[in-house]
Amino acid sequence: MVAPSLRARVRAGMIEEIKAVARRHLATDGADLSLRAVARDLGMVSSAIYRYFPSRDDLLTALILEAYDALGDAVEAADAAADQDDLRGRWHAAGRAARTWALAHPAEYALLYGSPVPGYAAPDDTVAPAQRPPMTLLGILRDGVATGRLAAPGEDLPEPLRGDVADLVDQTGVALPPALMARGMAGWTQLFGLISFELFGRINRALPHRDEYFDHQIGLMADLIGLP
Amino acid sequence: MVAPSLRARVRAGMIEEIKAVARRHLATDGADLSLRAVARDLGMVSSAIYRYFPSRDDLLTALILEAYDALGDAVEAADAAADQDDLRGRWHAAGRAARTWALAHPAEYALLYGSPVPGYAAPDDTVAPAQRPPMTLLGILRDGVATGRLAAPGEDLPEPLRGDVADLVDQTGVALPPALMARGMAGWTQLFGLISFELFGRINRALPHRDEYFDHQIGLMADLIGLP
DNA sequence: CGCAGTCAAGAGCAGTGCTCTCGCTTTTGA
DNA sequence: TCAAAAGCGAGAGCACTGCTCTTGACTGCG
Repeated sequence: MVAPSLRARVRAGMIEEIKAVARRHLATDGADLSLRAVARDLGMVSSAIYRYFPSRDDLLTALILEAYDALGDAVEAADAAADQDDLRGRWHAAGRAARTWALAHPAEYALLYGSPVPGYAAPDDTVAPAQRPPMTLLGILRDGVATGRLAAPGEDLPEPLRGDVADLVDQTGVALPPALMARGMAGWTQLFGLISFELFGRINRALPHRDEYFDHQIGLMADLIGLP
Repeated sequence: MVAPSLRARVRAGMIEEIKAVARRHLATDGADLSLRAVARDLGMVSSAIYRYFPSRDDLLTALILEAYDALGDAVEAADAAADQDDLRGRWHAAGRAARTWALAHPAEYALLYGSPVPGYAAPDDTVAPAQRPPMTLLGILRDGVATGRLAAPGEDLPEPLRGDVADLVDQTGVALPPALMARGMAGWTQLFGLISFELFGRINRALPHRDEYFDHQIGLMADLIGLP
């Protein structure tokens, strides 16, 4: 491992600086990131940015990757910090962490989970980080099944759905009965919906106690899953 | 009632034509609607559009209103066409109708439920049409309670959430026990989340039988609500 | 030391939303 | 009936965008 050259180091620093300014612009001005504005903030001319990012989409992709990782870190850390035997506590902790992160970084959340930008297609690097939050939730269920605290739902899934979900179980590597996997996915879907509704301002005008509402709705899904 | 003048009629027709072309552009090119491109398609110059819509946002608002109404029509019609005593059938019919409409009009769905455009704030005219789909779902629950087919959940909501949801019940006019109201909202949240995940291409790469998956997940929420 | 690679700057292209002015046509009201 | 008013489309222009290409300066390696 050779030490990186000076030039490589200042280049890496420059990339970080561009991303930092871009993230700041994202937070203040919203999702329509202007490359020229970022360049202006850095005292550069817009074409200089292209030395570091081949296009605006590549800058966005870098920001998306970092955002996925930040969200994944938050959710995993919250889950890990909870009492590992308290499945319901872990479920709530993970959900709350996701919501807290989203409320603190609304523009980045919108970048991750909002409507896809027309011309933009997320590269494959993003799928693994994107799966960290749902995988964390499914991990709670996995632990529950493994320790006997969580039982599979009474009925199994009907075909052909059972086969699909069984394949999904194989791909994700989280050993779960298909019917339970489906309920876990419903929980993840609910979490996403709750956060999106709150962030995009749909119903919560009339709900002053948003924390309590969120906790209760997440708790409903814990009931559906059967978390003790 | 006087007959509208010729000029007023061609003006109304022009407005409709602009909206139609804009809707077509939305469907093909995605959410970043270009006023100039719409004008080009109409053989006009871009400034002429401003005779009919004061700004691009106003055009978008008009499209949003129509989209909300189209979705509301679809959901309400599906609910009305079902056997009114079959609560579960109505639930599934309404959910399927929303999904079918969304899959047929992805760009318009993204306009309604995607990330909000930074500078854009939805005017008040949009809130009533926007509430039609969730109100339809809640109406199914209301009918269930009214006819004794649907019972309230065992426990009530804890304060202060109970008061919030009770206020929401009052505002919407759908007489429901707060705890049941919360579950109905969870169902609506799940429906939105399911459609968004499928449309924005998150998990369903691995689920070939999407219809069956959707039906099952919607059915899970019917279970949670307690629909017979 | 010299040269290849890296860098920022500037000009420029095609596109955007939007404003304003200029003629032309239709509608309106005395 | 006829002039004033209002509506309309075209065009020019402004400030902005992402992006490309060229130019000249600088740096660090062989």
